Amino acid sequence: MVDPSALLTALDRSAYRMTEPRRAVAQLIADRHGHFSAADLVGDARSRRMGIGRATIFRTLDVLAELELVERIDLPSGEHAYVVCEPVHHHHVVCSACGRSDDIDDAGLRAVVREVARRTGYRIDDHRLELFGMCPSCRSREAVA
Amino acid sequence: MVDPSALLTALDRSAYRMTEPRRAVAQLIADRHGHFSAADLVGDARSRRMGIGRATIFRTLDVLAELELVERIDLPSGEHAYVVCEPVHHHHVVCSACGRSDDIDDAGLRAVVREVARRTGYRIDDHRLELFGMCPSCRSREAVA
DNA sequence: GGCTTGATTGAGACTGAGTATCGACAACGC
DNA sequence: GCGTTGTCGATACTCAGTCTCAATCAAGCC
Repeated sequence: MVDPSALLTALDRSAYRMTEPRRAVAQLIADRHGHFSAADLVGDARSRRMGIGRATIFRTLDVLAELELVERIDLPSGEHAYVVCEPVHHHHVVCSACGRSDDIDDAGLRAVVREVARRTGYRIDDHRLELFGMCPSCRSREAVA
Repeated sequence: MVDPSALLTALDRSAYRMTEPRRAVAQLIADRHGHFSAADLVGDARSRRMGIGRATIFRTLDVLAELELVERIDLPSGEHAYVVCEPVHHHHVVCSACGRSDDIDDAGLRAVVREVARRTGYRIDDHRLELFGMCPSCRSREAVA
C-alpha cells in the first residue's frame, strides 16, 4: 500500500500525458502490497469494472518503468513482476512468503563488482542482484505458528 | 564450444535415461558459444533436420537444469537464456557483445548478503547476481576498431 | 538374446504473456 | 474553442512454454 500521489506527480512532471487510465493504474498499483505482475493489475481492473484495456496496463507499466517509478524483477520461479521503488540505483529483497519487497542500496556490492572485473578482465556495465527470503514480520509469524 | 562428453557422463550417472534425443541436445548445446535460448536450440535442430520435437528440447533443458549442468539466466532485455556451467553455486558474467559467459564464485558476495540480512531483518534464503558487460576479447576488438 | 515395464518421445493442441494495428478519442498548447 | 498528436480500447496476433496421448525405446531381469 503506497500513496499514489508520488507516482502521479512524477508522471505529471514528465513529458507523458496525465490521463484517466494512467491515474487508475497508479491507483491500482498503490493499492497493492509487495510485488505484482501485469496480470494481477489486469485482474484488479477487471474485478473493479474499470474498463481499462489490457494493452493500456502493459503500456502504463512500460511508462512507469521508463520513469524508474517501478522496476521489473524476475522471481525465482521465472515469472516477471514489478515493484514500486525510488528512482535511484538499488536492489531488492523480496519476501517469498508475503511478496513484500524492500529496497537496498549498494551494501558493499560495488566492491564485489570491481573484484569480478579485476579477476575476469570483463568491463562490467550493468548488474542485477535480487535477494529472496523471509521478511521480519513473516519470520515472527512463523515463529508463533 | 564445449565438449559434450561432460554433459553426457553426468547424464549417464544420473537416474535419467540416456536417450538419442538427449544426446543430440547435448551436442547442440556443446556446439553453441555463449548463452542460448530454447528457441535457438529448436532452430538448430530444425536446420540440421534432426527430427527432435520442441517439447523434447524444453524437457531436456529442464533435466540439465535439474542436474545443474546448465543454468537459466535472465538477460537485461527480459529474455530467458541458458548457459553451461559447473554444478556448484556461483554466478555469471555475460558479455553483451558476443554472448560469452563466465562463471564467477562468491567474490565477496556472501558478506554483502549477510550485511543486507543484518540491515533489513530478512532471513535471506536465496539470491541471484548477474553481471553484464564486455569480455576481454570483445574489448580488445573494440579498441582496434 | 528376448521380455517387461515404465520412462521418454514427437505431434499437435493449448495457455498465457506480451506486442502490433487501427480507428476513435482526449489532453494540452495555442 | 480548435487542431495536433499522444493515448485509448478492442482485437488479432506472435511466441514461449506446457499438456496430453499413443507409440516407442532404454535398461534391468531372466
